[in-house]
Amino acid sequence: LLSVMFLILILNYFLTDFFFKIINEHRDQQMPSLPRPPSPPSGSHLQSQSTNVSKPRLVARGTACQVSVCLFRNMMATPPSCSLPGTELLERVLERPTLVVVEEPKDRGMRFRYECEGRSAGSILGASSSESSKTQPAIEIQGPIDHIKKVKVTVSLVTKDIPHRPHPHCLVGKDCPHSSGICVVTFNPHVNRRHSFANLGIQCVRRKELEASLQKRRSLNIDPFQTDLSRGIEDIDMNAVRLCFQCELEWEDGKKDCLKPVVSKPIYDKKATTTSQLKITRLNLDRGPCTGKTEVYMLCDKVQKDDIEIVFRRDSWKANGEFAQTDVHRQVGIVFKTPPYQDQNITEEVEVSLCLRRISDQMESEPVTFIYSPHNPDPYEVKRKRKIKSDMSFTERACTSGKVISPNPPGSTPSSEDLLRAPPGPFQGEACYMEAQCPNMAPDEASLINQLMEMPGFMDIFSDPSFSSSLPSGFDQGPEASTTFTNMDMNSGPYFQDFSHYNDLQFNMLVNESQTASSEMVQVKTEDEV
DNA sequence: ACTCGGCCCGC
DNA sequence: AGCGGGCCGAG
Repeated sequence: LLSVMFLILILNYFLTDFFFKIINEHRDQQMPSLPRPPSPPSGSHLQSQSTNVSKPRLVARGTACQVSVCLFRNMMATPPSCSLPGTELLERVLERPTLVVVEEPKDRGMRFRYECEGRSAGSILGASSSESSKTQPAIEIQGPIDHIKKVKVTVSLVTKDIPHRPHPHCLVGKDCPHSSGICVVTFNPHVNRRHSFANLGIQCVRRKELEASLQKRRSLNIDPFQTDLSRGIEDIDMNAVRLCFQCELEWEDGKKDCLKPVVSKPIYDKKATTTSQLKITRLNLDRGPCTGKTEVYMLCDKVQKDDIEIVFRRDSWKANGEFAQTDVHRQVGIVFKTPPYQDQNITEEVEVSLCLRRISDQMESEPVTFIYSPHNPDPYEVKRKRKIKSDMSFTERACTSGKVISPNPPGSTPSSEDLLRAPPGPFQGEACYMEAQCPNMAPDEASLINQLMEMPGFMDIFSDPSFSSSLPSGFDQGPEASTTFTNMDMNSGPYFQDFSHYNDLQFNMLVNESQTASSEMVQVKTEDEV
Protein backbone atom coordinates (compact mmCIF):
# COMPACT_ATOMS: atom_id res chain seq x y z
CA LEU A 1 0.00 0.00 0.00
CA LEU A 2 2.83 2.32 0.91
CA SER A 3 4.60 1.77 -2.37
CA VAL A 4 1.40 2.35 -4.30
CA MET A 5 0.89 5.60 -2.45
CA PHE A 6 4.49 6.58 -3.14
CA LEU A 7 4.01 5.82 -6.80
CA ILE A 8 0.90 7.98 -6.91
CA LEU A 9 2.78 10.78 -5.23
CA ILE A 10 5.60 10.57 -7.73
CA LEU A 11 3.16 10.47 -10.62
CA ASN A 12 1.41 13.43 -9.15
CA TYR A 13 4.60 15.47 -9.10
CA PHE A 14 5.63 14.25 -12.46
CA LEU A 15 2.40 15.32 -14.06
CA THR A 16 2.39 18.63 -12.26
CA ASP A 17 5.86 19.48 -13.46
CA PHE A 18 5.09 18.28 -16.91
CA PHE A 19 2.12 20.55 -17.16
CA PHE A 20 4.10 23.40 -15.74
CA LYS A 21 6.51 22.95 -18.55
CA ILE A 22 3.81 23.00 -21.17
CA ILE A 23 2.13 26.02 -19.66
CA ASN A 24 5.31 27.98 -19.39
CA GLU A 25 6.43 27.21 -22.87
CA HIS A 26 3.07 28.31 -24.09
CA ARG A 27 3.33 31.57 -22.16
CA ASP A 28 6.83 32.21 -23.44
CA GLN A 29 5.62 31.87 -26.97
CA GLN A 30 2.82 34.28 -26.32
CA MET A 31 5.00 37.01 -24.93
CA PRO A 32 8.50 36.64 -26.21
CA SER A 33 9.36 40.32 -25.93
CA LEU A 34 8.51 40.81 -22.31
CA PRO A 35 11.06 39.99 -19.70
CA ARG A 36 9.89 37.39 -17.23
CA PRO A 37 8.93 39.20 -14.08
CA PRO A 38 10.81 38.23 -11.01
CA SER A 39 8.79 37.08 -8.05
CA PRO A 40 7.37 39.93 -6.07
CA PRO A 41 8.68 40.41 -2.57
CA SER A 42 5.47 38.94 -1.25
CA GLY A 43 6.11 35.99 -3.55
CA SER A 44 3.41 33.40 -3.45
CA HIS A 45 4.03 29.69 -3.58
CA LEU A 46 2.96 29.64 -7.18
CA GLN A 47 5.60 32.08 -8.27
CA SER A 48 8.36 30.27 -6.47
CA GLN A 49 7.18 26.97 -7.79
CA SER A 50 7.20 28.16 -11.35
CA THR A 51 10.78 29.38 -11.07
CA ASN A 52 11.82 25.76 -10.68
CA VAL A 53 10.40 24.82 -13.97
CA SER A 54 13.69 24.65 -15.77
CA LYS A 55 14.52 21.38 -14.05
CA PRO A 56 11.50 19.35 -15.09
CA ARG A 57 12.12 20.50 -18.65
CA LEU A 58 14.66 17.74 -18.79
CA VAL A 59 12.00 15.26 -17.95
CA ALA A 60 10.45 15.19 -21.35
CA ARG A 61 13.52 13.96 -23.13
CA GLY A 62 15.63 12.60 -20.26
CA THR A 63 16.31 9.01 -19.41
CA ALA A 64 14.53 7.20 -16.64
CA CYS A 65 17.51 7.79 -14.43
CA GLN A 66 17.49 11.51 -15.06
CA VAL A 67 13.79 11.56 -14.44
CA SER A 68 14.08 10.11 -11.01
CA VAL A 69 17.01 12.34 -10.13
CA CYS A 70 15.18 15.38 -11.33
CA LEU A 71 12.06 14.45 -9.52
CA PHE A 72 13.97 13.87 -6.35
CA ARG A 73 15.71 17.19 -6.64
CA ASN A 74 12.49 18.86 -7.43
CA MET A 75 10.82 17.38 -4.42
CA MET A 76 13.65 18.52 -2.23
CA ALA A 77 13.52 21.97 -3.79
CA THR A 78 9.83 22.33 -3.22
CA PRO A 79 9.55 25.05 -0.64
CA PRO A 80 7.83 24.21 2.61
CA SER A 81 5.38 27.03 2.01
CA CYS A 82 3.78 24.93 -0.68
CA SER A 83 0.94 23.54 1.31
CA LEU A 84 -1.31 22.63 -1.55
CA PRO A 85 -1.46 19.17 -3.05
CA GLY A 86 -0.07 19.12 -6.57
CA THR A 87 -3.38 18.65 -8.30
CA GLU A 88 -4.89 21.70 -6.77
CA LEU A 89 -1.77 23.62 -7.62
CA LEU A 90 -2.03 22.47 -11.20
CA GLU A 91 -5.66 23.37 -11.34
CA ARG A 92 -4.97 26.84 -10.12
CA VAL A 93 -2.17 27.39 -12.61
CA LEU A 94 -4.29 26.20 -15.46
CA GLU A 95 -7.05 28.44 -14.28
CA ARG A 96 -4.96 31.57 -13.99
CA PRO A 97 -6.58 34.37 -15.91
CA THR A 98 -4.69 37.04 -17.77
CA LEU A 99 -4.93 40.81 -17.73
CA VAL A 100 -5.42 42.42 -21.10
CA VAL A 101 -5.52 46.10 -22.07
CA VAL A 102 -8.75 46.20 -24.07
CA GLU A 103 -8.77 49.95 -24.62
CA GLU A 104 -5.40 51.60 -25.04
CA PRO A 105 -4.93 55.17 -23.85
CA LYS A 106 -5.05 57.87 -26.51
CA ASP A 107 -1.42 58.48 -27.35
CA ARG A 108 -1.52 62.26 -27.81
CA GLY A 109 -4.71 63.21 -26.13
CA MET A 110 -3.54 65.61 -23.50
CA ARG A 111 -0.88 67.70 -21.96
CA PHE A 112 1.05 66.54 -18.93
CA ARG A 113 0.26 69.05 -16.18
CA TYR A 114 2.50 70.41 -13.47
CA GLU A 115 1.31 70.28 -9.91
CA CYS A 116 1.39 74.07 -9.76
CA GLU A 117 -1.16 74.23 -12.56
CA GLY A 118 -3.67 73.28 -9.89
CA ARG A 119 -7.11 71.83 -10.25
CA SER A 120 -7.12 68.60 -12.18
CA ALA A 121 -4.71 67.28 -14.73
CA GLY A 122 -7.51 66.12 -17.01
CA SER A 123 -8.39 62.57 -17.96
CA ILE A 124 -6.62 60.21 -20.28
CA LEU A 125 -9.07 59.18 -22.96
CA GLY A 126 -9.26 55.88 -24.78
CA ALA A 127 -7.61 55.46 -28.16
CA SER A 128 -10.96 54.96 -29.88
CA SER A 129 -12.45 57.98 -28.18
CA SER A 130 -14.17 60.53 -30.37
CA GLU A 131 -16.04 63.76 -29.99
CA SER A 132 -19.38 62.01 -29.85
CA SER A 133 -18.49 58.99 -27.74
CA LYS A 134 -15.78 59.22 -25.17
CA THR A 135 -14.00 56.12 -24.00
CA GLN A 136 -11.45 55.50 -21.30
CA PRO A 137 -8.48 53.23 -21.06
CA ALA A 138 -9.69 49.83 -19.90
CA ILE A 139 -8.42 46.45 -18.87
CA GLU A 140 -10.13 43.11 -18.74
CA ILE A 141 -9.53 39.94 -16.77
CA GLN A 142 -9.67 37.20 -19.36
CA GLY A 143 -9.69 33.45 -18.81
CA PRO A 144 -11.04 31.35 -15.95
CA ILE A 145 -12.01 33.25 -12.82
CA ASP A 146 -14.04 30.58 -11.01
CA HIS A 147 -12.14 30.59 -7.73
CA ILE A 148 -11.12 34.21 -7.73
CA LYS A 149 -12.75 36.42 -5.19
CA LYS A 150 -11.42 39.76 -6.33
CA VAL A 151 -8.59 41.41 -8.18
CA LYS A 152 -6.52 44.39 -7.23
CA VAL A 153 -4.97 46.36 -10.06
CA THR A 154 -2.21 48.85 -9.40
CA VAL A 155 -1.51 51.30 -12.19
CA SER A 156 1.73 53.20 -12.32
CA LEU A 157 3.72 55.05 -14.94
CA VAL A 158 6.77 53.45 -16.50
CA THR A 159 9.24 54.58 -19.13
CA LYS A 160 8.32 54.09 -22.75
CA ASP A 161 11.38 52.02 -23.60
CA ILE A 162 12.53 48.67 -22.33
CA PRO A 163 13.43 48.11 -19.57
CA HIS A 164 10.28 49.77 -18.35
CA ARG A 165 11.56 51.64 -15.34
CA PRO A 166 9.31 53.51 -12.95
CA HIS A 167 8.63 56.93 -14.44
CA PRO A 168 8.89 59.99 -12.18
CA HIS A 169 5.63 61.48 -13.50
CA CYS A 170 2.56 60.78 -11.41
CA LEU A 171 -0.91 59.45 -11.97
CA VAL A 172 -3.53 61.64 -10.38
CA GLY A 173 -7.29 61.52 -10.20
CA LYS A 174 -9.90 59.10 -8.97
CA ASP A 175 -8.46 56.08 -7.14
CA CYS A 176 -5.05 57.70 -6.91
CA PRO A 177 -4.23 58.17 -3.24
CA HIS A 178 -2.99 61.68 -2.57
CA SER A 179 0.61 62.21 -3.62
CA SER A 180 1.19 58.52 -4.23
CA GLY A 181 1.47 58.92 -7.99
CA ILE A 182 -0.21 55.57 -8.56
CA CYS A 183 -3.77 54.33 -9.01
CA VAL A 184 -5.19 51.35 -7.15
CA VAL A 185 -8.52 49.72 -7.87
CA THR A 186 -10.09 46.55 -6.50
CA PHE A 187 -13.02 44.88 -8.16
CA ASN A 188 -14.88 41.63 -8.40
CA PRO A 189 -14.38 40.14 -11.84
CA HIS A 190 -17.60 38.13 -11.48
CA VAL A 191 -19.54 41.37 -11.54
CA ASN A 192 -17.55 42.83 -14.41
CA ARG A 193 -14.41 41.45 -15.97
CA ARG A 194 -13.68 44.81 -17.39
CA HIS A 195 -12.56 47.94 -15.64
CA SER A 196 -12.37 51.39 -17.20
CA PHE A 197 -10.22 54.09 -15.74
CA ALA A 198 -12.48 57.09 -15.81
CA ASN A 199 -10.32 59.79 -14.34
CA LEU A 200 -6.63 59.29 -14.76
CA GLY A 201 -4.47 62.35 -15.26
CA ILE A 202 -0.75 62.64 -15.76
CA GLN A 203 0.98 65.11 -13.52
CA CYS A 204 4.52 65.83 -14.53
CA VAL A 205 7.28 66.56 -12.07
CA ARG A 206 9.90 69.22 -12.53
CA ARG A 207 13.33 68.00 -13.43
CA LYS A 208 14.72 68.95 -10.09
CA GLU A 209 12.07 66.84 -8.38
CA LEU A 210 12.69 63.84 -10.56
CA GLU A 211 14.85 61.99 -8.10
CA ALA A 212 12.51 62.61 -5.15
CA SER A 213 9.59 61.29 -7.16
CA LEU A 214 11.42 58.08 -8.02
CA GLN A 215 12.42 57.68 -4.40
CA LYS A 216 8.80 57.95 -3.36
CA ARG A 217 7.80 55.31 -5.88
CA ARG A 218 10.46 53.04 -4.50
CA SER A 219 9.15 53.50 -1.01
CA LEU A 220 5.76 52.34 -2.25
CA ASN A 221 7.48 49.25 -3.57
CA ILE A 222 6.45 50.00 -7.13
CA ASP A 223 8.93 48.75 -9.68
CA PRO A 224 6.94 46.39 -11.89
CA PHE A 225 9.91 45.07 -13.83
CA GLN A 226 12.44 45.09 -10.99
CA THR A 227 14.73 47.50 -12.78
CA ASP A 228 16.15 49.19 -9.74
CA LEU A 229 19.71 48.14 -10.51
CA SER A 230 19.73 49.56 -14.01
CA ARG A 231 19.88 53.16 -13.01
CA GLY A 232 20.25 56.04 -15.36
CA ILE A 233 18.17 58.93 -14.25
CA GLU A 234 19.35 61.46 -16.75
CA ASP A 235 18.18 59.81 -19.91
CA ILE A 236 14.58 59.44 -18.87
CA ASP A 237 12.24 60.67 -21.58
CA MET A 238 10.01 63.18 -19.80
CA ASN A 239 7.61 63.46 -22.71
CA ALA A 240 6.45 59.86 -22.94
CA VAL A 241 5.11 57.33 -20.46
CA ARG A 242 3.27 54.04 -20.45
CA LEU A 243 0.64 52.84 -18.06
CA CYS A 244 1.71 49.71 -16.26
CA PHE A 245 -0.91 47.39 -14.76
CA GLN A 246 0.05 45.05 -11.96
CA CYS A 247 -2.67 42.61 -11.05
CA GLU A 248 -3.00 40.76 -7.78
CA LEU A 249 -5.56 37.95 -7.66
CA GLU A 250 -7.22 37.01 -4.43
CA TRP A 251 -8.53 33.45 -4.34
CA GLU A 252 -11.51 32.23 -2.41
CA ASP A 253 -9.26 30.75 0.24
CA GLY A 254 -7.65 34.12 0.85
CA LYS A 255 -4.38 33.27 -0.87
CA LYS A 256 -2.94 35.87 -3.18
CA ASP A 257 -1.19 35.59 -6.47
CA CYS A 258 0.37 38.10 -8.86
CA LEU A 259 0.13 38.21 -12.63
CA LYS A 260 2.80 39.49 -14.92
CA PRO A 261 2.73 43.28 -15.25
CA VAL A 262 1.21 44.51 -18.48
CA VAL A 263 2.03 47.83 -20.16
CA SER A 264 -0.08 50.03 -22.40
CA LYS A 265 1.04 51.72 -25.59
CA PRO A 266 3.02 54.92 -25.03
CA ILE A 267 1.32 58.17 -24.09
CA TYR A 268 2.99 61.36 -25.33
CA ASP A 269 2.83 64.83 -23.90
CA LYS A 270 0.69 66.87 -26.24
CA LYS A 271 2.67 70.02 -25.57
CA ALA A 272 6.16 68.69 -26.15
CA THR A 273 7.38 69.72 -29.59
CA THR A 274 9.39 66.54 -29.86
CA THR A 275 6.32 64.31 -29.72
CA SER A 276 3.30 66.49 -30.49
CA GLN A 277 0.93 65.96 -33.35
CA LEU A 278 2.17 67.58 -36.56
CA LYS A 279 -0.20 69.91 -38.33
CA ILE A 280 -0.11 71.95 -41.51
CA THR A 281 -2.20 75.07 -40.99
CA ARG A 282 -1.94 76.55 -44.45
CA LEU A 283 0.11 77.00 -47.60
CA ASN A 284 0.29 80.15 -49.65
CA LEU A 285 0.25 78.08 -52.83
CA ASP A 286 -1.39 74.78 -53.55
CA ARG A 287 -0.11 74.32 -57.09
CA GLY A 288 2.95 74.74 -59.19
CA PRO A 289 4.70 73.48 -62.33
CA CYS A 290 5.88 69.88 -62.47
CA THR A 291 9.42 71.17 -62.88
CA GLY A 292 9.40 71.99 -59.16
CA LYS A 293 11.41 74.79 -57.50
CA THR A 294 8.22 76.66 -56.66
CA GLU A 295 8.72 78.55 -53.43
CA VAL A 296 5.96 77.78 -50.97
CA TYR A 297 5.30 79.23 -47.51
CA MET A 298 3.82 76.87 -44.99
CA LEU A 299 2.36 77.74 -41.60
CA CYS A 300 2.31 74.85 -39.18
CA ASP A 301 2.18 73.91 -35.53
CA LYS A 302 5.49 74.00 -33.70
CA VAL A 303 8.15 71.80 -35.25
CA GLN A 304 11.81 71.23 -34.57
CA LYS A 305 13.88 72.55 -37.41
CA ASP A 306 16.43 69.75 -37.17
CA ASP A 307 13.85 66.99 -37.08
CA ILE A 308 11.32 67.79 -39.76
CA GLU A 309 10.82 67.15 -43.44
CA ILE A 310 8.16 67.84 -46.02
CA VAL A 311 7.15 64.81 -48.00
CA PHE A 312 5.43 64.83 -51.39
CA ARG A 313 3.79 61.58 -52.44
CA ARG A 314 1.75 60.01 -55.14
CA ASP A 315 1.46 56.25 -55.51
CA SER A 316 5.00 54.95 -55.26
CA TRP A 317 6.59 58.33 -55.98
CA LYS A 318 8.02 60.21 -53.03
CA ALA A 319 10.17 63.32 -52.83
CA ASN A 320 11.01 65.92 -50.25
CA GLY A 321 10.40 69.63 -50.25
CA GLU A 322 13.72 71.45 -50.19
CA PHE A 323 14.64 73.75 -47.34
CA ALA A 324 17.43 74.47 -44.91
CA GLN A 325 17.10 74.75 -41.15
CA THR A 326 17.28 78.51 -41.54
CA ASP A 327 14.10 78.34 -43.63
CA VAL A 328 12.18 77.22 -40.56
CA HIS A 329 10.78 80.39 -39.02
CA ARG A 330 10.41 80.26 -35.23
CA GLN A 331 9.22 76.72 -35.34
CA VAL A 332 5.89 77.61 -36.93
CA GLY A 333 6.69 78.43 -40.54
CA ILE A 334 8.69 76.77 -43.28
CA VAL A 335 9.70 78.26 -46.61
CA PHE A 336 10.50 75.45 -49.00
CA LYS A 337 10.81 74.68 -52.70
CA THR A 338 8.72 72.00 -54.32
CA PRO A 339 10.58 68.99 -55.67
CA PRO A 340 10.26 68.29 -59.40
CA TYR A 341 7.53 65.78 -60.14
CA GLN A 342 8.67 62.37 -61.31
CA ASP A 343 7.11 62.82 -64.73
CA GLN A 344 8.10 66.01 -66.53
CA ASN A 345 5.85 65.22 -69.46
CA ILE A 346 2.50 65.24 -67.77
CA THR A 347 -0.23 66.65 -69.97
CA GLU A 348 -2.78 67.16 -67.22
CA GLU A 349 -2.67 68.45 -63.70
CA VAL A 350 -1.56 65.86 -61.18
CA GLU A 351 -2.67 65.86 -57.57
CA VAL A 352 -0.07 64.80 -55.05
CA SER A 353 -0.19 64.77 -51.28
CA LEU A 354 2.11 66.74 -49.08
CA CYS A 355 2.68 66.26 -45.38
CA LEU A 356 5.03 67.13 -42.56
CA ARG A 357 7.07 64.23 -41.29
CA ARG A 358 9.13 64.04 -38.13
CA ILE A 359 12.33 62.19 -38.88
CA SER A 360 12.94 60.79 -35.40
CA ASP A 361 9.68 58.88 -35.08
CA GLN A 362 8.36 58.94 -38.67
CA MET A 363 5.22 60.62 -37.40
CA GLU A 364 3.28 62.42 -40.11
CA SER A 365 0.74 65.18 -40.26
CA GLU A 366 -2.56 64.94 -42.07
CA PRO A 367 -1.72 65.37 -45.75
CA VAL A 368 -2.80 68.32 -47.87
CA THR A 369 -3.14 68.32 -51.64
CA PHE A 370 -0.68 69.96 -53.98
CA ILE A 371 -1.23 70.15 -57.72
CA TYR A 372 1.51 69.83 -60.31
CA SER A 373 0.65 71.42 -63.61
CA PRO A 374 2.20 70.44 -66.94
CA HIS A 375 5.41 72.08 -67.97
CA ASN A 376 4.93 74.95 -70.37
CA PRO A 377 8.03 76.39 -72.01
CA ASP A 378 6.34 79.81 -72.33
CA PRO A 379 4.33 79.88 -69.16
CA TYR A 380 3.48 83.53 -69.21
CA GLU A 381 2.65 83.61 -72.92
CA VAL A 382 5.17 86.36 -73.38
CA LYS A 383 5.83 85.51 -77.01
CA ARG A 384 2.19 85.11 -77.82
CA LYS A 385 1.21 88.36 -76.18
CA ARG A 386 3.93 90.18 -78.03
CA LYS A 387 2.64 88.69 -81.23
CA ILE A 388 -0.92 89.66 -80.41
CA LYS A 389 0.10 93.19 -79.76
CA SER A 390 2.22 93.62 -82.86
CA ASP A 391 -0.28 91.88 -85.10
CA MET A 392 -3.14 93.96 -83.81
CA SER A 393 -1.04 97.12 -84.28
CA PHE A 394 -1.29 98.17 -80.70
CA THR A 395 0.61 101.20 -79.59
CA GLU A 396 3.25 101.41 -76.92
CA ARG A 397 0.59 102.98 -74.76
CA ALA A 398 -1.06 99.61 -74.44
CA CYS A 399 1.69 98.07 -72.42
CA THR A 400 2.90 101.02 -70.39
CA SER A 401 -0.38 102.48 -69.23
CA GLY A 402 -1.48 99.37 -67.45
CA LYS A 403 0.99 99.40 -64.62
CA VAL A 404 0.55 96.56 -62.20
CA ILE A 405 1.77 96.96 -58.68
CA SER A 406 2.87 93.67 -57.32
CA PRO A 407 1.99 93.12 -53.66
CA ASN A 408 5.40 91.56 -53.20
CA PRO A 409 8.04 93.29 -55.23
CA PRO A 410 11.09 91.10 -55.72
CA GLY A 411 13.55 91.37 -52.88
CA SER A 412 11.05 92.51 -50.28
CA THR A 413 10.18 90.28 -47.39
CA PRO A 414 6.54 89.34 -47.36
CA SER A 415 4.73 90.01 -44.12
CA SER A 416 2.66 87.28 -42.58
CA GLU A 417 -0.43 89.11 -43.81
CA ASP A 418 0.88 88.87 -47.31
CA LEU A 419 1.35 85.19 -46.77
CA LEU A 420 -2.20 84.72 -45.68
CA ARG A 421 -3.55 86.76 -48.53
CA ALA A 422 -2.17 84.06 -50.81
CA PRO A 423 -1.73 85.88 -54.08
CA PRO A 424 -2.38 83.73 -57.10
CA GLY A 425 0.63 81.98 -58.48
CA PRO A 426 1.87 82.39 -62.02
CA PHE A 427 -0.20 79.51 -63.21
CA GLN A 428 -3.36 80.94 -61.86
CA GLY A 429 -2.41 84.04 -63.77
CA GLU A 430 -2.01 81.99 -66.88
CA ALA A 431 -5.41 80.42 -66.49
CA CYS A 432 -6.92 83.87 -66.10
CA TYR A 433 -5.23 85.04 -69.23
CA MET A 434 -6.58 82.21 -71.27
CA GLU A 435 -9.99 82.55 -69.74
CA ALA A 436 -10.09 86.20 -70.61
CA GLN A 437 -9.03 85.39 -74.11
CA CYS A 438 -11.55 82.62 -74.54
CA PRO A 439 -14.47 83.39 -72.27
CA ASN A 440 -16.48 80.45 -73.56
CA MET A 441 -13.79 77.98 -72.86
CA ALA A 442 -13.25 75.95 -69.73
CA PRO A 443 -9.83 76.67 -68.20
CA ASP A 444 -8.52 73.18 -68.90
CA GLU A 445 -9.60 73.40 -72.53
CA ALA A 446 -7.78 76.67 -72.73
CA SER A 447 -4.65 75.27 -71.24
CA LEU A 448 -4.80 72.32 -73.62
CA ILE A 449 -4.94 74.64 -76.57
CA ASN A 450 -2.09 76.63 -75.12
CA GLN A 451 -0.05 73.49 -74.99
CA LEU A 452 -0.97 72.47 -78.50
CA MET A 453 0.07 75.83 -79.82
CA GLU A 454 3.44 75.37 -78.24
CA MET A 455 4.02 71.93 -79.69
CA PRO A 456 6.56 71.96 -82.52
CA GLY A 457 4.98 70.81 -85.73
CA PHE A 458 1.45 71.35 -84.52
CA MET A 459 0.91 74.25 -86.87
CA ASP A 460 2.25 72.23 -89.75
CA ILE A 461 -0.76 69.97 -89.46
CA PHE A 462 -2.83 72.83 -90.74
CA SER A 463 -0.77 73.18 -93.91
CA ASP A 464 -1.36 69.53 -94.73
CA PRO A 465 -3.89 69.51 -97.61
CA SER A 466 -5.64 66.49 -96.15
CA PHE A 467 -6.31 68.44 -92.97
CA SER A 468 -8.77 70.91 -94.49
CA SER A 469 -11.18 68.14 -95.42
CA SER A 470 -11.46 67.08 -91.83
CA LEU A 471 -12.15 70.53 -90.47
CA PRO A 472 -15.51 71.27 -88.89
CA SER A 473 -17.92 72.85 -91.29
CA GLY A 474 -17.84 76.21 -89.52
CA PHE A 475 -14.09 76.47 -89.76
CA ASP A 476 -12.90 79.41 -91.81
CA GLN A 477 -11.01 78.09 -94.80
CA GLY A 478 -10.23 81.39 -96.37
CA PRO A 479 -7.40 81.66 -98.90
CA GLU A 480 -4.99 83.12 -96.34
CA ALA A 481 -5.62 80.29 -93.93
CA SER A 482 -2.72 78.24 -95.16
CA THR A 483 -0.27 81.13 -95.30
CA THR A 484 -1.01 83.21 -92.21
CA PHE A 485 -1.05 80.68 -89.48
CA THR A 486 0.76 83.02 -87.17
CA ASN A 487 -2.43 85.01 -86.97
CA MET A 488 -4.86 82.20 -86.66
CA ASP A 489 -5.12 82.29 -82.89
CA MET A 490 -7.06 85.53 -83.25
CA ASN A 491 -9.15 85.20 -86.32
CA SER A 492 -9.36 81.67 -87.54
CA GLY A 493 -12.72 80.42 -86.43
CA PRO A 494 -14.84 79.48 -83.47
CA TYR A 495 -12.05 77.94 -81.39
CA PHE A 496 -10.08 81.16 -81.22
CA GLN A 497 -11.14 84.45 -79.83
CA ASP A 498 -11.50 87.25 -82.30
CA PHE A 499 -10.06 90.44 -80.78
CA SER A 500 -10.91 92.67 -83.69
CA HIS A 501 -14.06 93.98 -82.04
CA TYR A 502 -12.19 95.24 -79.00
CA ASN A 503 -11.00 98.79 -78.95
CA ASP A 504 -7.65 99.71 -77.41
CA LEU A 505 -9.02 100.47 -74.01
CA GLN A 506 -10.98 97.23 -73.80
CA PHE A 507 -8.03 95.19 -74.81
CA ASN A 508 -5.82 96.88 -72.28
CA MET A 509 -8.31 96.14 -69.58
CA LEU A 510 -8.46 92.57 -70.72
CA VAL A 511 -4.74 92.15 -70.58
CA ASN A 512 -4.34 93.96 -67.30
CA GLU A 513 -7.17 92.11 -65.63
CA SER A 514 -5.56 88.84 -66.49
CA GLN A 515 -2.26 90.04 -65.15
CA THR A 516 -3.44 91.63 -61.91
CA ALA A 517 -1.49 90.49 -58.88
CA SER A 518 0.94 88.57 -61.01
CA SER A 519 4.38 89.42 -59.78
CA GLU A 520 5.81 88.40 -63.14
CA MET A 521 4.90 91.73 -64.74
CA VAL A 522 8.44 92.94 -64.39
CA GLN A 523 9.67 90.03 -66.41
CA VAL A 524 7.13 90.64 -69.14
CA LYS A 525 8.10 94.25 -69.46
CA THR A 526 11.77 93.43 -69.65
CA GLU A 527 11.20 91.00 -72.44
CA ASP A 528 9.02 93.49 -74.25
CA GLU A 529 11.70 96.10 -74.03
CA VAL A 530 14.23 93.65 -75.43
C1' DA B 1 19.73 83.80 -30.75
C1' DC B 2 16.83 80.29 -30.15
C1' DT B 3 14.37 76.82 -27.67
C1' DC B 4 12.46 74.70 -23.60
C1' DG B 5 10.58 74.23 -19.05
C1' DG B 6 7.64 75.92 -16.06
C1' DC B 7 4.09 78.69 -15.10
C1' DC B 8 0.07 81.87 -15.64
C1' DC B 9 -4.19 83.01 -17.40
C1' DG B 10 -8.44 83.31 -19.91
C1' DC B 11 -12.03 81.04 -22.39
C1' DA C 1 -12.93 71.47 -14.56
C1' DG C 2 -10.48 71.22 -18.57
C1' DC C 3 -8.00 72.96 -22.18
C1' DG C 4 -5.10 75.80 -25.06
C1' DG C 5 -2.38 80.06 -25.80
C1' DG C 6 1.32 82.39 -24.58
C1' DC C 7 4.86 84.70 -21.50
C1' DC C 8 9.49 84.75 -19.93
C1' DG C 9 13.66 83.42 -17.64
C1' DA C 10 16.87 79.63 -17.83
C1' DG C 11 19.42 76.59 -20.37
